[in-house]
Amino acid sequence: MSCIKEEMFSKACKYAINAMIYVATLPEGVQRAGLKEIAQAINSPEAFTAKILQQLVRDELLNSAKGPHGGFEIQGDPNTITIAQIVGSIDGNLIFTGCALGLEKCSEDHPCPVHHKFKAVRDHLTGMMLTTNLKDIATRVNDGISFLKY
Amino acid sequence: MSCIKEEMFSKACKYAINAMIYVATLPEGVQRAGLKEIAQAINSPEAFTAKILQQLVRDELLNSAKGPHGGFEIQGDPNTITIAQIVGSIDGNLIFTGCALGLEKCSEDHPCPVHHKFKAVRDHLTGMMLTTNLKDIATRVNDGISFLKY
DNA sequence: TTAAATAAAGACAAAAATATCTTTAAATAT
DNA sequence: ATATTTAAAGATATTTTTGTCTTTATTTAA
Ligand code: FES
Ligand code: FES
Repeated sequence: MSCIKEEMFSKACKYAINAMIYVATLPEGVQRAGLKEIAQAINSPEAFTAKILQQLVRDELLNSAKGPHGGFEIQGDPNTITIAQIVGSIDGNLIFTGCALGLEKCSEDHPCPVHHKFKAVRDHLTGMMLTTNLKDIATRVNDGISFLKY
Repeated sequence: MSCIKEEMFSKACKYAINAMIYVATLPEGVQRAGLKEIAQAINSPEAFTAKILQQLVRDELLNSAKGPHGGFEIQGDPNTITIAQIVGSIDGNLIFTGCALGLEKCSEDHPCPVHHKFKAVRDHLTGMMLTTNLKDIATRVNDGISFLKY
């Protein structure tokens, strides 16, 4: 094929996760992060990132404020926000529930040929996303043991 | 967003896996499966499926023959062909090695914020694909315990 | 040797994802 | 009040993926 792709998550979703992490790394309550600052920090296209942030605001994962000193901040407790919520907001929930081979519905009753093998992997992924909270990974970034770009 | 997607594999890849499985379900040596027959069996668009089959032929996972009674057959031993090979042929190997959050390179030295959690899942997926062979899953279809469509 | 059947190849089209640009609305500070 | 700063919204553009159509090449069979 012409394609050299397939990367588990969409770009939009990756930008969303990275953006959320970046905002979560900022000291709480101090000030908001602006679009420009966020896009810079995660190395993403600014205007596209704006669309993604809007979606995260709509889904109440972020708060936003306009005007001088406006920008974005995490809505709620970073300890209780999971990667799963962010992925769900941007890419939807098919990755958690969809059939690997494209059957209309993944089920035990009418399983696709790889269902019995795939389900465990998908559940592993889902579990990982549900149990990974924003606070923990932001801390890792702040501690310099993981990185948002390059 | 406008998108309701994200499904682990591309459509092309799903068609490829399903097509390979279907061809593998046919009694060996008897006769080849034609494009029409394959697309019918896996419920995929014919012309697009043709492109995908061509790629699988190029990558020596299938043999093809033109003319009357032509068509496609598995090249080599279905016991030794893995899902990983099929996915690699169509979607490339980024799903096995790429960074979840889009860093240029996944590495322990410069890990992204979810590397430590994601790597295990990715390795689980990779291991599953490497150890799942075509023969086994085709047998399940032949035994009526799994399904190629709907 | 011709006709029919089939895949291969290439051009084209449509849809979706990604990305940008422009205008509008809201908040702040002067 | 006005100007400035910022996000929101909407229009548009580009790229990639998915899908189709037409032509060509090859094989078989009559
Ligand atoms: S039916 Fe395909 S993964 Fe469950
Ligand atoms: S660096 Fe991101 S998954 Fe390894």
